[in-house]
Amino acid sequence: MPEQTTATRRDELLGIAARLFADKGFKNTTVRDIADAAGILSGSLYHHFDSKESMVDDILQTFQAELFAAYDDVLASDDDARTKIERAVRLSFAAIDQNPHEVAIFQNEADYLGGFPRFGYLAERNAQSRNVWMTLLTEGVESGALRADLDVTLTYRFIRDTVWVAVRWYRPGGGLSHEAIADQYLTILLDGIAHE
Amino acid sequence: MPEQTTATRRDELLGIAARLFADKGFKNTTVRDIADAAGILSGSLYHHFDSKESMVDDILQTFQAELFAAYDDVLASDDDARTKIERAVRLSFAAIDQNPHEVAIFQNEADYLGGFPRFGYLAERNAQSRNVWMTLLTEGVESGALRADLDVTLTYRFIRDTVWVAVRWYRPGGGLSHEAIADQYLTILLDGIAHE
DNA sequence: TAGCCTACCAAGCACTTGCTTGGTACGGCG
DNA sequence: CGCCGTACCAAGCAAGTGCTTGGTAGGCTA
Repeated sequence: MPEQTTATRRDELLGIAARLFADKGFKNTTVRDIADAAGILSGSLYHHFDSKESMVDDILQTFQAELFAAYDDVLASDDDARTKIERAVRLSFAAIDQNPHEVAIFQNEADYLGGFPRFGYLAERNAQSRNVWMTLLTEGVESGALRADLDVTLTYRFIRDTVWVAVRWYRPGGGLSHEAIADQYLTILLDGIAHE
Repeated sequence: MPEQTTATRRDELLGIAARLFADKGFKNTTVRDIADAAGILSGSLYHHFDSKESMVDDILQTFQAELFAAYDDVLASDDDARTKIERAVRLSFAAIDQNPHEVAIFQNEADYLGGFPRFGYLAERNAQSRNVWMTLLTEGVESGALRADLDVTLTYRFIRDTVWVAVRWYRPGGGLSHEAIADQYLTILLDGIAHE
Protein backbone atom coordinates (compact mmCIF):
# COMPACT_ATOMS: atom_id res chain seq x y z
CA MET A 1 0.00 0.00 0.00
CA PRO A 2 2.33 2.76 -1.12
CA GLU A 3 -0.28 5.49 -1.07
CA GLN A 4 -1.32 4.76 2.49
CA THR A 5 2.31 4.76 3.60
CA THR A 6 2.79 8.10 1.89
CA ALA A 7 -0.24 9.62 3.52
CA THR A 8 0.80 8.29 6.90
CA ARG A 9 4.34 9.63 6.67
CA ARG A 10 3.07 12.96 5.40
CA ASP A 11 0.58 13.23 8.25
CA GLU A 12 3.28 12.28 10.71
CA LEU A 13 5.45 15.12 9.45
CA LEU A 14 2.50 17.52 9.61
CA GLY A 15 1.93 16.56 13.24
CA ILE A 16 5.56 17.27 14.07
CA ALA A 17 5.42 20.59 12.23
CA ALA A 18 2.18 21.56 14.00
CA ARG A 19 3.74 20.98 17.41
CA LEU A 20 6.73 23.16 16.54
CA PHE A 21 4.65 25.90 14.92
CA ALA A 22 2.47 25.99 18.04
CA ASP A 23 5.43 26.06 20.43
CA LYS A 24 7.77 28.47 18.71
CA GLY A 25 5.67 30.24 16.10
CA PHE A 26 5.58 29.73 12.34
CA LYS A 27 8.28 32.17 11.30
CA ASN A 28 10.39 31.21 14.28
CA THR A 29 10.39 27.52 13.34
CA THR A 30 12.94 26.56 10.70
CA VAL A 31 12.62 23.73 8.21
CA ARG A 32 15.73 22.33 9.87
CA ASP A 33 13.89 22.27 13.20
CA ILE A 34 11.11 20.24 11.65
CA ALA A 35 13.48 17.89 9.87
CA ASP A 36 15.55 17.38 13.02
CA ALA A 37 12.45 16.52 15.03
CA ALA A 38 11.48 14.02 12.31
CA GLY A 39 14.96 12.51 12.13
CA ILE A 40 15.64 13.47 8.50
CA LEU A 41 17.50 16.23 6.67
CA SER A 42 15.79 19.51 5.84
CA GLY A 43 15.95 18.97 2.07
CA SER A 44 14.03 15.70 2.44
CA LEU A 45 10.95 17.61 3.60
CA TYR A 46 10.58 18.93 0.07
CA HIS A 47 9.82 15.45 -1.15
CA HIS A 48 6.56 15.68 0.81
CA PHE A 49 5.73 19.40 0.68
CA ASP A 50 6.10 22.31 -1.72
CA SER A 51 7.08 24.79 0.97
CA LYS A 52 6.92 25.59 4.66
CA GLU A 53 3.85 27.69 3.91
CA SER A 54 1.98 24.77 2.40
CA MET A 55 2.57 22.79 5.61
CA VAL A 56 0.82 25.33 7.82
CA ASP A 57 -1.81 25.77 5.12
CA ASP A 58 -2.64 22.07 5.19
CA ILE A 59 -2.68 22.03 9.00
CA LEU A 60 -5.07 24.97 9.29
CA GLN A 61 -7.45 23.98 6.51
CA THR A 62 -7.90 20.45 7.81
CA PHE A 63 -8.56 21.66 11.35
CA GLN A 64 -10.94 24.43 10.39
CA ALA A 65 -13.04 22.21 8.15
CA GLU A 66 -13.65 19.93 11.14
CA LEU A 67 -14.35 22.75 13.57
CA PHE A 68 -16.85 24.61 11.43
CA ALA A 69 -18.72 21.44 10.56
CA ALA A 70 -19.29 21.05 14.30
CA TYR A 71 -20.52 24.66 14.66
CA ASP A 72 -22.88 24.20 11.72
CA ASP A 73 -24.28 21.16 13.47
CA VAL A 74 -25.17 23.26 16.51
CA LEU A 75 -26.66 26.07 14.44
CA ALA A 76 -28.83 23.65 12.48
CA SER A 77 -30.17 21.89 15.59
CA ASP A 78 -33.55 22.71 17.14
CA ASP A 79 -32.21 23.09 20.68
CA ASP A 80 -33.20 26.22 22.57
CA ALA A 81 -30.88 29.24 22.54
CA ARG A 82 -29.23 28.58 25.87
CA THR A 83 -28.51 24.95 25.00
CA LYS A 84 -26.98 25.97 21.68
CA ILE A 85 -24.65 28.43 23.42
CA GLU A 86 -23.65 25.78 25.92
CA ARG A 87 -23.00 23.27 23.13
CA ALA A 88 -20.91 25.79 21.17
CA VAL A 89 -18.79 26.56 24.23
CA ARG A 90 -18.33 22.90 25.06
CA LEU A 91 -17.31 21.90 21.56
CA SER A 92 -14.77 24.73 21.50
CA PHE A 93 -13.10 23.45 24.65
CA ALA A 94 -13.24 19.95 23.17
CA ALA A 95 -11.44 21.26 20.08
CA ILE A 96 -8.71 22.70 22.30
CA ASP A 97 -8.44 19.31 23.96
CA GLN A 98 -8.20 17.35 20.75
CA ASN A 99 -6.22 19.76 18.56
CA PRO A 100 -4.26 22.04 20.86
CA HIS A 101 -1.47 22.69 18.37
CA GLU A 102 -3.84 23.61 15.57
CA VAL A 103 -5.81 25.96 17.83
CA ALA A 104 -2.60 27.61 19.04
CA ILE A 105 -1.37 28.12 15.50
CA PHE A 106 -4.66 29.69 14.48
CA GLN A 107 -4.66 31.95 17.53
CA ASN A 108 -1.07 33.08 17.20
CA GLU A 109 -0.47 33.21 13.47
CA ALA A 110 -3.79 34.19 11.90
CA ASP A 111 -2.84 37.88 11.93
CA TYR A 112 0.54 37.34 10.34
CA LEU A 113 -0.50 34.70 7.82
CA GLY A 114 -3.67 36.58 6.91
CA GLY A 115 -1.46 39.14 5.23
CA PHE A 116 -0.61 36.72 2.43
CA PRO A 117 -3.19 36.22 -0.35
CA ARG A 118 -2.84 32.48 0.00
CA PHE A 119 -4.30 32.67 3.50
CA GLY A 120 -7.24 34.89 2.67
CA TYR A 121 -9.57 32.15 3.84
CA LEU A 122 -8.48 32.87 7.42
CA ALA A 123 -10.37 36.17 7.35
CA GLU A 124 -13.40 34.39 5.90
CA ARG A 125 -13.31 31.79 8.66
CA ASN A 126 -13.01 34.58 11.19
CA ALA A 127 -16.15 36.24 9.82
CA GLN A 128 -17.90 32.88 9.78
CA SER A 129 -17.06 32.33 13.45
CA ARG A 130 -18.34 35.81 14.25
CA ASN A 131 -21.57 34.98 12.47
CA VAL A 132 -22.03 31.81 14.48
CA TRP A 133 -21.67 33.59 17.82
CA MET A 134 -23.63 36.70 16.88
CA THR A 135 -26.49 34.47 15.72
CA LEU A 136 -26.47 32.46 18.92
CA LEU A 137 -26.27 35.50 21.18
CA THR A 138 -28.95 37.44 19.31
CA GLU A 139 -31.20 34.43 19.47
CA GLY A 140 -30.45 34.23 23.18
CA VAL A 141 -31.44 37.83 23.80
CA GLU A 142 -34.57 37.61 21.66
CA SER A 143 -35.77 34.43 23.34
CA GLY A 144 -35.29 35.99 26.75
CA ALA A 145 -32.59 33.52 27.78
CA LEU A 146 -30.03 36.34 28.02
CA ARG A 147 -30.26 39.84 29.51
CA ALA A 148 -31.99 42.29 27.21
CA ASP A 149 -29.39 45.04 27.79
CA LEU A 150 -26.43 42.91 26.64
CA ASP A 151 -23.88 44.43 24.24
CA VAL A 152 -23.89 41.47 21.88
CA THR A 153 -20.77 42.42 19.93
CA LEU A 154 -18.70 42.95 23.05
CA THR A 155 -20.03 39.73 24.55
CA TYR A 156 -19.08 37.87 21.40
CA ARG A 157 -15.50 39.11 21.68
CA PHE A 158 -15.24 38.19 25.35
CA ILE A 159 -16.54 34.68 24.74
CA ARG A 160 -14.34 34.10 21.71
CA ASP A 161 -11.24 35.39 23.45
CA THR A 162 -11.74 33.63 26.74
CA VAL A 163 -12.54 30.30 25.15
CA TRP A 164 -9.67 30.16 22.68
CA VAL A 165 -7.05 31.76 24.88
CA ALA A 166 -7.40 28.78 27.21
CA VAL A 167 -5.14 26.96 24.77
CA ARG A 168 -2.28 28.84 26.38
CA TRP A 169 -2.56 27.07 29.69
CA TYR A 170 -4.75 24.00 29.12
CA ARG A 171 -2.82 20.74 28.83
CA PRO A 172 -4.69 17.59 27.69
CA GLY A 173 -4.46 14.93 30.36
CA GLY A 174 -3.79 17.49 33.11
CA GLY A 175 -5.71 17.90 36.34
CA LEU A 176 -8.80 19.44 34.79
CA SER A 177 -10.78 17.80 31.98
CA HIS A 178 -11.99 20.00 29.16
CA GLU A 179 -15.56 19.17 30.19
CA ALA A 180 -14.95 20.43 33.72
CA ILE A 181 -13.40 23.63 32.40
CA ALA A 182 -16.35 24.18 30.08
CA ASP A 183 -18.75 23.69 33.02
CA GLN A 184 -16.94 26.22 35.19
CA TYR A 185 -16.64 28.68 32.36
CA LEU A 186 -20.34 28.45 31.53
CA THR A 187 -21.24 29.05 35.15
CA ILE A 188 -19.13 32.22 35.24
CA LEU A 189 -20.34 33.38 31.86
CA LEU A 190 -24.04 32.80 32.48
CA ASP A 191 -24.38 33.63 36.17
CA GLY A 192 -21.30 35.67 37.07
CA ILE A 193 -18.90 35.35 39.97
CA ALA A 194 -20.72 37.65 42.41
CA HIS A 195 -22.65 36.26 45.34
CA GLU A 196 -26.39 36.43 44.47
CA MET B 1 21.16 69.81 27.23
CA PRO B 2 22.90 66.93 25.54
CA GLU B 3 21.65 64.27 27.94
CA GLN B 4 18.01 65.21 27.53
CA THR B 5 18.35 65.19 23.74
CA THR B 6 19.90 61.74 23.93
CA ALA B 7 17.17 60.39 26.14
CA THR B 8 14.49 61.81 23.87
CA ARG B 9 15.91 60.29 20.72
CA ARG B 10 16.41 57.00 22.49
CA ASP B 11 12.83 56.96 23.75
CA GLU B 12 11.62 57.84 20.27
CA LEU B 13 13.45 54.84 18.84
CA LEU B 14 12.07 52.62 21.61
CA GLY B 15 8.55 53.72 20.72
CA ILE B 16 9.11 52.86 17.07
CA ALA B 17 10.57 49.49 18.02
CA ALA B 18 7.67 48.76 20.39
CA ARG B 19 5.14 49.37 17.64
CA LEU B 20 6.95 47.01 15.27
CA PHE B 21 7.53 44.34 17.93
CA ALA B 22 3.82 44.45 18.76
CA ASP B 23 2.71 44.32 15.13
CA LYS B 24 5.06 41.71 13.71
CA GLY B 25 6.59 39.98 16.71
CA PHE B 26 10.05 40.38 18.19
CA LYS B 27 11.91 37.76 16.18
CA ASN B 28 10.01 38.71 13.06
CA THR B 29 11.10 42.36 13.30
CA THR B 30 14.56 43.08 11.93
CA VAL B 31 16.88 45.83 13.06
CA ARG B 32 16.60 47.12 9.48
CA ASP B 33 12.81 47.39 9.91
CA ILE B 34 13.29 49.51 12.99
CA ALA B 35 15.97 51.67 11.39
CA ASP B 36 13.85 52.16 8.24
CA ALA B 37 10.87 53.27 10.30
CA ALA B 38 13.13 55.73 12.13
CA GLY B 39 14.70 57.01 8.92
CA ILE B 40 18.25 55.91 9.74
CA LEU B 41 20.51 52.99 8.85
CA SER B 42 20.49 49.80 10.87
CA GLY B 43 24.01 50.21 12.13
CA SER B 44 23.12 53.56 13.65
CA LEU B 45 20.80 51.87 16.12
CA TYR B 46 23.84 50.45 17.84
CA HIS B 47 24.88 53.90 18.87
CA HIS B 48 21.83 53.94 21.15
CA PHE B 49 21.43 50.28 22.11
CA ASP B 50 23.64 47.26 22.79
CA SER B 51 21.40 44.84 20.94
CA LYS B 52 17.89 44.17 19.70
CA GLU B 53 17.31 42.20 22.90
CA SER B 54 18.16 45.17 25.08
CA MET B 55 15.53 47.22 23.26
CA VAL B 56 12.69 44.88 24.13
CA ASP B 57 14.18 44.49 27.60
CA ASP B 58 14.00 48.22 28.21
CA ILE B 59 10.46 48.40 26.80
CA LEU B 60 9.13 45.62 29.02
CA GLN B 61 10.87 46.65 32.23
CA THR B 62 9.69 50.24 32.01
CA PHE B 63 6.12 49.20 31.35
CA GLN B 64 5.97 46.53 34.02
CA ALA B 65 7.39 48.77 36.70
CA GLU B 66 4.52 51.21 36.07
CA LEU B 67 1.85 48.51 35.91
CA PHE B 68 2.80 46.72 39.10
CA ALA B 69 3.09 49.95 41.02
CA ALA B 70 -0.57 50.50 40.13
CA TYR B 71 -1.54 47.00 41.30
CA ASP B 72 0.33 47.50 44.56
CA ASP B 73 -1.64 50.66 45.09
CA VAL B 74 -4.91 48.73 44.86
CA LEU B 75 -3.70 45.94 47.14
CA ALA B 76 -2.57 48.41 49.78
CA SER B 77 -5.83 50.34 49.79
CA ASP B 78 -8.57 49.78 52.37
CA ASP B 79 -11.38 49.45 49.80
CA ASP B 80 -13.67 46.47 50.17
CA ALA B 81 -12.96 43.30 48.15
CA ARG B 82 -15.39 44.00 45.33
CA THR B 83 -14.11 47.54 44.83
CA LYS B 84 -10.52 46.32 44.72
CA ILE B 85 -11.40 43.80 42.00
CA GLU B 86 -13.20 46.47 40.03
CA ARG B 87 -10.24 48.83 40.35
CA ALA B 88 -7.79 46.13 39.26
CA VAL B 89 -9.88 45.35 36.18
CA ARG B 90 -10.27 49.01 35.30
CA LEU B 91 -6.59 49.81 35.63
CA SER B 92 -5.76 46.84 33.40
CA PHE B 93 -7.98 48.13 30.62
CA ALA B 94 -6.48 51.59 31.16
CA ALA B 95 -3.01 50.06 30.70
CA ILE B 96 -4.15 48.55 27.40
CA ASP B 97 -5.38 51.98 26.38
CA GLN B 98 -2.21 53.81 27.30
CA ASN B 99 0.41 51.19 26.39
CA PRO B 100 -1.12 48.90 23.78
CA HIS B 101 2.21 47.99 22.17
CA GLU B 102 3.86 47.14 25.44
CA VAL B 103 0.90 44.97 26.51
CA ALA B 104 0.90 43.19 23.16
CA ILE B 105 4.61 42.47 23.37
CA PHE B 106 4.24 41.07 26.86
CA GLN B 107 1.29 38.92 25.81
CA ASN B 108 2.88 37.58 22.65
CA GLU B 109 6.54 37.28 23.49
CA ALA B 110 6.70 36.44 27.21
CA ASP B 111 6.83 32.71 26.46
CA TYR B 112 9.60 33.00 23.91
CA LEU B 113 11.68 35.60 25.72
CA GLY B 114 11.23 33.85 29.07
CA GLY B 115 13.48 31.12 27.72
CA PHE B 116 16.52 33.40 27.92
CA PRO B 117 18.16 33.94 31.34
CA ARG B 118 18.17 37.68 30.74
CA PHE B 119 14.37 37.69 30.78
CA GLY B 120 13.93 35.62 33.88
CA TYR B 121 12.11 38.53 35.51
CA LEU B 122 9.17 37.87 33.17
CA ALA B 123 8.36 34.68 35.08
CA GLU B 124 8.67 36.57 38.36
CA ARG B 125 6.29 39.27 37.14
CA ASN B 126 3.90 36.55 36.03
CA ALA B 127 3.92 35.02 39.51
CA GLN B 128 3.49 38.46 41.02
CA SER B 129 0.43 39.09 38.85
CA ARG B 130 -0.99 35.73 39.87
CA ASN B 131 -0.48 36.68 43.49
CA VAL B 132 -2.35 39.95 43.05
CA TRP B 133 -5.39 38.28 41.53
CA MET B 134 -5.43 35.27 43.81
CA THR B 135 -5.29 37.59 46.82
CA LEU B 136 -8.14 39.73 45.52
CA LEU B 137 -10.33 36.75 44.62
CA THR B 138 -9.68 34.89 47.86
CA GLU B 139 -10.50 38.02 49.80
CA GLY B 140 -13.66 38.32 47.70
CA VAL B 141 -14.80 34.82 48.53
CA GLU B 142 -13.95 35.14 52.24
CA SER B 143 -15.77 38.43 52.60
CA GLY B 144 -18.86 36.99 50.93
CA ALA B 145 -18.67 39.32 47.96
CA LEU B 146 -18.10 36.38 45.60
CA ARG B 147 -19.77 32.96 45.41
CA ALA B 148 -18.43 30.53 47.98
CA ASP B 149 -18.14 27.66 45.46
CA LEU B 150 -15.87 29.58 43.05
CA ASP B 151 -12.80 27.82 41.62
CA VAL B 152 -10.44 30.68 42.40
CA THR B 153 -7.55 29.47 40.25
CA LEU B 154 -9.70 28.96 37.19
CA THR B 155 -11.40 32.30 37.74
CA TYR B 156 -8.00 33.98 37.96
CA ARG B 157 -7.03 32.54 34.58
CA PHE B 158 -10.27 33.59 32.95
CA ILE B 159 -9.97 37.16 34.23
CA ARG B 160 -6.32 37.48 33.30
CA ASP B 161 -6.86 36.05 29.82
CA THR B 162 -10.01 37.99 28.99
CA VAL B 163 -8.64 41.30 30.19
CA TRP B 164 -5.28 41.17 28.45
CA VAL B 165 -6.44 39.50 25.25
CA ALA B 166 -8.56 42.59 24.58
CA VAL B 167 -5.34 44.18 23.33
CA ARG B 168 -5.88 42.18 20.15
CA TRP B 169 -8.96 44.12 19.12
CA TYR B 170 -9.06 47.27 21.25
CA ARG B 171 -7.90 50.41 19.43
CA PRO B 172 -7.36 53.60 21.44
CA GLY B 173 -9.62 56.34 20.11
CA GLY B 174 -12.05 53.85 18.58
CA GLY B 175 -15.79 53.68 19.18
CA LEU B 176 -15.55 52.26 22.70
CA SER B 177 -13.59 53.88 25.50
CA HIS B 178 -11.56 51.66 27.78
CA GLU B 179 -13.78 52.75 30.66
CA ALA B 180 -16.91 51.58 28.82
CA ILE B 181 -15.29 48.25 28.02
CA ALA B 182 -14.27 47.79 31.64
CA ASP B 183 -17.84 48.54 32.76
CA GLN B 184 -19.34 45.99 30.37
CA TYR B 185 -16.75 43.42 31.26
CA LEU B 186 -17.32 43.82 34.99
CA THR B 187 -21.06 43.42 34.49
CA ILE B 188 -20.55 40.14 32.64
CA LEU B 189 -17.92 38.93 35.06
CA LEU B 190 -19.82 39.75 38.23
CA ASP B 191 -23.41 39.08 37.22
CA GLY B 192 -23.26 36.89 34.10
CA ILE B 193 -25.03 37.20 30.80
CA ALA B 194 -28.10 35.10 31.67
CA HIS B 195 -31.44 36.75 32.33
CA GLU B 196 -32.01 36.61 36.04
C1' DT C 1 40.09 77.59 18.30
C1' DA C 2 40.87 73.10 20.00
C1' DG C 3 38.70 69.17 21.94
C1' DC C 4 34.84 66.52 22.79
C1' DC C 5 30.20 64.61 22.35
C1' DT C 6 26.00 63.07 19.95
C1' DA C 7 24.09 61.21 15.97
C1' DC C 8 24.64 59.08 12.10
C1' DC C 9 26.62 56.75 7.49
C1' DA C 10 28.91 53.18 4.43
C1' DA C 11 30.55 48.86 4.07
C1' DG C 12 30.78 44.39 5.18
C1' DC C 13 31.42 40.00 8.15
C1' DA C 14 29.77 35.64 9.99
C1' DC C 15 25.89 33.20 10.21
C1' DT C 16 21.04 31.44 9.32
C1' DT C 17 17.24 31.10 6.36
C1' DG C 18 14.04 28.55 2.81
C1' DC C 19 14.69 25.97 -0.92
C1' DT C 20 17.10 23.37 -5.03
C1' DT C 21 19.75 19.93 -7.20
C1' DG C 22 21.55 15.44 -8.46
C1' DG C 23 21.97 11.41 -6.52
C1' DT C 24 21.19 6.62 -3.66
C1' DA C 25 18.64 2.65 -1.28
C1' DC C 26 15.03 -0.36 -1.55
C1' DG C 27 10.59 -2.62 -2.01
C1' DG C 28 7.01 -4.21 -5.20
C1' DC C 29 5.40 -5.55 -9.86
C1' DG C 30 5.03 -7.25 -14.63
C1' DC D 1 15.29 -9.31 -14.32
C1' DG D 2 14.29 -4.59 -15.45
C1' DC D 3 11.58 -0.79 -14.12
C1' DC D 4 9.26 2.44 -11.34
C1' DG D 5 7.85 4.99 -7.19
C1' DT D 6 8.74 6.26 -2.40
C1' DA D 7 11.78 8.08 0.87
C1' DC D 8 15.65 9.99 1.80
C1' DC D 9 20.82 12.06 1.69
C1' DA D 10 24.73 15.39 0.68
C1' DA D 11 25.91 19.63 -0.79
C1' DG D 12 25.17 24.13 -1.60
C1' DC D 13 23.01 28.72 -3.30
C1' DA D 14 20.86 33.32 -2.83
C1' DA D 15 18.77 36.16 0.27
C1' DG D 16 18.46 37.96 4.59
C1' DT D 17 19.99 38.17 9.62
C1' DG D 18 22.22 40.74 13.89
C1' DC D 19 26.01 43.18 14.69
C1' DT D 20 30.86 45.53 13.99
C1' DT D 21 34.03 48.71 12.22
C1' DG D 22 36.11 53.07 10.89
C1' DG D 23 34.68 57.18 9.68
C1' DT D 24 32.09 62.13 9.19
C1' DA D 25 29.13 66.31 10.33
C1' DG D 26 27.92 69.61 13.43
C1' DG D 27 27.07 71.68 17.86
C1' DC D 28 28.71 72.85 22.63
C1' DT D 29 32.22 74.24 25.82
C1' DA D 30 36.73 75.49 27.96
